[in-house]
This record gives sequence, structure tokens and C-alpha cells, in this order.
Amino acid sequence: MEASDIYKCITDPQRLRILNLLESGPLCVCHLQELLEVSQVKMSKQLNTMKRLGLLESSREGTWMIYSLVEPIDGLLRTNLKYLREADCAECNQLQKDLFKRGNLILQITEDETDCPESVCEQIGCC
Amino acid sequence: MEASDIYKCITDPQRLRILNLLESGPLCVCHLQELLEVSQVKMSKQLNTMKRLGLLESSREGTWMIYSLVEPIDGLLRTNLKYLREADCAECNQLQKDLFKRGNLILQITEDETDCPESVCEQIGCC
DNA sequence: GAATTATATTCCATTGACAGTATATACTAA
DNA sequence: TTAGTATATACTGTCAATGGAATATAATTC
Repeated sequence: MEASDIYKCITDPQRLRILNLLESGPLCVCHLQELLEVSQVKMSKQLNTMKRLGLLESSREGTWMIYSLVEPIDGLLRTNLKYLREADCAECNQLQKDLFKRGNLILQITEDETDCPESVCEQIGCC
Repeated sequence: MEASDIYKCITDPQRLRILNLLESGPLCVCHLQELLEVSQVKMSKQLNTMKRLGLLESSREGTWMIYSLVEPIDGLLRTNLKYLREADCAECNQLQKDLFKRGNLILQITEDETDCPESVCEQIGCC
């Protein structure tokens, strides 16, 4: 994997946020949509972009698609995510907020069991 | 400085090479041109792009323009340059080669004193 | 098999980055 | 003041990325 492929992904703040979220564990498209407040089409396209570049992989659970970082996570990506989460800039602070929001979302799914199918929860690790 | 500004610069392999070279010290446009084997126009534009984004600054020495990284060097940039110089990919290896080539160029300037004006040498640190 | 949900793809228009050519500017030296 | 060197800018065409609307696909449920 060339460095510029990684940078191509994280240059876009929205893609950076997605990668940051997925580093904490897999998520399905609709939850990512909800967390980033972005349209379905746009989310799907951005995920596909990163999948083509080899950073993401997806697995189907019924009608749901679960996206995750390809293991092992690229060192350059990991290094940048770590740095940014500890740094202080508008984009950096957003990454923290997103992780917080993710925690709440997973809690909510755990409580409200109808929110997503059990097979999805197993993948996401919410219940 | 936002993260995406840094990434905008280093996504382009040529700009990455420029930043990597300048981390070792200032250089004038024509030496950068020589090291990267790129046209004058292209080099000038890329330097200007990074100057506008606040990563580079320039100072005039006669007809020569000397470019350098803005101090203090942005932490995210520094972290990435360090990582890439130690990593193994086509783009990463190029960074090593460039630094080697830079060493030779400066040696050559030192020997062949007519190569650039003294005031430039003082800035670049070659003689 | 019809309706529904989640997601992907196609089509289209817009925008932004980029490269090259030509030209302009800034400075120096004769 | 003219010629030359180093660098920047303007202009232009091209190509890739992006976003939205509409549509397609894939799986589930009734």
C-alpha cells in the first residue's frame, strides 16, 4: 500500500471520521450515516472508495452491510489516527466527539433491541 | 492549521518529496527543481500551493528564492515525514534517495563555488 | 410474489486540481 | 539601458473527484 493511497482517504475530513470510527470496531452503513449525518448515497460512495483502495472490507448480514478496517491496520493510518485523536484542531476534536457519539449509539442499540438484527449486533459488538 | 491542509500537501508524492527535503534545511527553487527533475513552472506552482496553505515561507536572495518550512514545523507533518522515512514503500524509499541526492548536491556546491551566490549558500548552509 | 428495508450503482452537472505554453516580474551585471 | 538569470503568473484545456436524483439490487417479511 502506497502512502498516497492512505493520504487520499484521510485528506477528506469525512473519510477520516469514518476511519477513526471503524478503528474502534465494525459498523454498518446506516449507523455510520447516522453518526456522520450524511446522505445514504454519499456514505455508500465514500465507503466504496476506501474499499477499492484496500483500506476497508465489508460483509453482509441480511440486508445490512458491515464495514471494517482491513487487518492488520496499516501502520501509517494507525499512526495518524492516534496523533489526531490526541491533537487539538477542529477536525481533531471532531474525532473525539464521534467516538463519544459512537459509544452512546451502541449503548442505545443494546437497550433497544429492536434497533438492529442480532446477527448485526454480534458483528458490531453491541449486544 | 487543520489536518486536511497538511494532508492536501503530502497526498501529492512530489509535494511530499519537497517537504521531506526542506525538513533538512532551506533550498532554492532551482535546486529543488534539479533534485526532483521537474519543470520550473510546476515547481513554482507547488511551492506556492504549500506557501498559501501556511507550510512554507520564502525569502529572496537576489534573483534566487529560498524556500523553507515554517517554524515550528507542524507536528503532524513532522510525524508523517519521520514515519515515511523509516517505512518501506516506493514513495518512502524515494524520500531516502532524495536526502542522499541532496547531500551530494550540497557537497558539489561547496566545491564548485561559482554554482550559487554566497548569500544563497549562507541560507542553504552549503558553504 | 409483493412490499419493505438497506445498500449500491448509474447518470449528470459542477467543481477543482493539474499540466503546459507563453508571458511577466524581479533582480543583477555589463 | 540592455541582456540575462531566476522565478512567478495568466491563460487554457483536460481530467478526476464530488454530489444529488433517480434507479437498481439484494435480502427479508408478510
